[in-house]
Amino acid sequence: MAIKPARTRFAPSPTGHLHLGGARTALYAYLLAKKTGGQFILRIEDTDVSRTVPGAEQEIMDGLRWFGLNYDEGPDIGGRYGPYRQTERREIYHLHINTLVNSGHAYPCFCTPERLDAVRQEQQKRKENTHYDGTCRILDPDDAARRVANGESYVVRFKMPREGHTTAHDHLRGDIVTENKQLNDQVLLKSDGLPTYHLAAIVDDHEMEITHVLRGSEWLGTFPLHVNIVRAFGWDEPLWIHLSVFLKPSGKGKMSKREAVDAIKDGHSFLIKDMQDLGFTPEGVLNWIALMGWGVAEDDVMTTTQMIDRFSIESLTPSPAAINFQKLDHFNATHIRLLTSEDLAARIKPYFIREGLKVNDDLLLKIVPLLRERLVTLDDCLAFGSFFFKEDVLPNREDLIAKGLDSKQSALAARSAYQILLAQPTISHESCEPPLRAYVEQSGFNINQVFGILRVAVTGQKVSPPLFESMEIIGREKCLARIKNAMDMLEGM
RNA sequence: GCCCCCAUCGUCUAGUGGCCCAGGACGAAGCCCUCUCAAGGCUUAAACCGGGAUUCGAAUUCCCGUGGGGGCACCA
Repeated sequence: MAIKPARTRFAPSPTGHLHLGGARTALYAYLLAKKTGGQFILRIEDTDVSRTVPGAEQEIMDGLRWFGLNYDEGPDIGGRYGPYRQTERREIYHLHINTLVNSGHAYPCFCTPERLDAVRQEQQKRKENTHYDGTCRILDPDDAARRVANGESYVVRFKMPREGHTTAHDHLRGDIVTENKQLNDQVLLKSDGLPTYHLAAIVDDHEMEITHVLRGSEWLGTFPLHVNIVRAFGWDEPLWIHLSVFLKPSGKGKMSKREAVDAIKDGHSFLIKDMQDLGFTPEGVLNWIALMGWGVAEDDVMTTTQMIDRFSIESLTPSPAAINFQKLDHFNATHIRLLTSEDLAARIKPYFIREGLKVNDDLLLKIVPLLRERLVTLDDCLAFGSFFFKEDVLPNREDLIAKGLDSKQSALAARSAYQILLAQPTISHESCEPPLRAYVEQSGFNINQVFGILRVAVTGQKVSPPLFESMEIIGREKCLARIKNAMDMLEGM
C-alpha cells in the first residue's frame, strides 16, 4: 500500500467566478493529494492582465475555504515553491524561454497582429485549417536576436515538429495520437513579456514538482502541444488527467448565461458564491459534484474524509456529465440531517437574523430537532421556524376554517380545544394530545380538522413542524392567547 | 471546414469476455407510517445508440456509421 505522495494543484485564472466545474477540479486534486499524503496547491494563473477581474482571486480562495479544501501552498500563505501568482514569476519564464530558443525549440516572431489576422482570413477563405504560416520560423537566429536587442516588438513561438506524430497519454483516455502537421506554432511568450498558459503552466508544474495534472477537458486540444513543450525541455511528464465537462441540465451543451438565469430562478446556481446564500452546505455541494465524473458503486453519501478514503483516479470517468440540481437538493438535505444540533443551529441562525428576527440561542437549539428533517436548504428554516421567534402570529382568516367545515363549526372546535388546553397546567405532547384526541372522537370532527385549526392558530401557517412539540416550545401562555385570538376571529366571521 | 474526445435507465453511474433476462443513487409511481409538511420503510416502471467483425460466448475487444461534447487566439 505504498503510494507515492502526490503534489496536485488547482490553477484557476482570476477572470471570473468560481463555478461548479472549477470546484470539482479542485476537489479531485485535493482528494488525491490528501489520499496519498501529498500536497494540494493553489496557483493563480493571471498572465492575461487585461482579463484579470479584481476580487476574483479572493473569491476563489474564499470558495475553497468554504468547502474546506484547504491548500498547503498558495498566494496568500506562501510555500517553498512560490511565488504562486504567475505575474510574479516573470523571470522564471524568461529563463526557460531562453533555454527553448537556444536549443532551437522556440523562436522569436515579429509578425504583427494585423498580418496574422490577414493570414488567418486568407486561410479561412481557402477553407484551410488556420495556423501560423511560419514566416519567422525560418529567420536567421542571429538576425532575430539582433532585432530583439533593438527593441522590436516580438513574441516567442514554439517550433512544433512538422513531421511525424505526437503521442500524449491521458490517464482516463489512454494514448492520444495527433499528426504533427495538425499542430501549430503556438505563442509561448507574448509581446507584453508575459507567458501564455502553454508555457506558464508547463514551467510551473515542473518547478512546483506537480505529479498529477488534473484539469478540464477543454485542454485536450492543446494537450499535444503541452507534452511537446515538456519534452523539448527534457523534463519528466506529470500524469495527465483531463476531467470531463459539465453539461447543462438538458445534457445539450455547456452551461450558459441563459441556464444561469433559469437556475437562479429555481433556487440553484452553478456559481459557488451564490451557493451559501441559497442555503446550500459545503458538504452537500461537495458530495454532489464529487459524483459527477467519479464512479462510486454504492453508498454515495460521503463526507470529505470518507471521500479521501475512497478516492481513486482509476474510477474517474471521461464522459461529460449533465448537471442535475434535484440531486444537489437531495445531497444537501441529506447532509443537513447528518449535522449535530449545535452545528445546524449555528448554520441556520444567520438566515433568521437576515430576516430581522431576534434569535434566542436556547430557543434555537430547541427547535432544531423539529426542523432538521424538513430542510432541503438551510434557508428553509424560515418557512418552518420563523414563527418561533415572533411575538405574535397573524393567521389568515380563511386558513382558520378547517377543510369540510364552516366558520361556525371551526369556531366551536377552536373553543372546545381552548377549554381543554386551559384545563392543562402544562402544555406538552403527553398532556395535550390524549384529551384533544378524546374530544375529536366525541365531536364528530376529524383529527385533521381540529389539529389543523390549532396549527394555523398557533403557528400562523398551514404547514409547520409537529403541533404539540411546537406548542410546548412556544409555551402555554402564548399558545392560549393565540388560540383565543383565532377563536375570536372565527366567531366574528 | 479541419482535428480531438465521449457514448449503459430521464439524470449521475457500477460493470474491464461468461457471476448481467445489467446493480446502486437522484427523480417518478404505488403502498406503509402519519396531526400538516417532511423524514423513514417497502415495492414498481425505467438503459447496454445502430450495423458489422472477433469469440463457444460481448454492455465489456476491433471496425464503420450516428449522436453529443470540446478545440482550431499575443484567452485561459
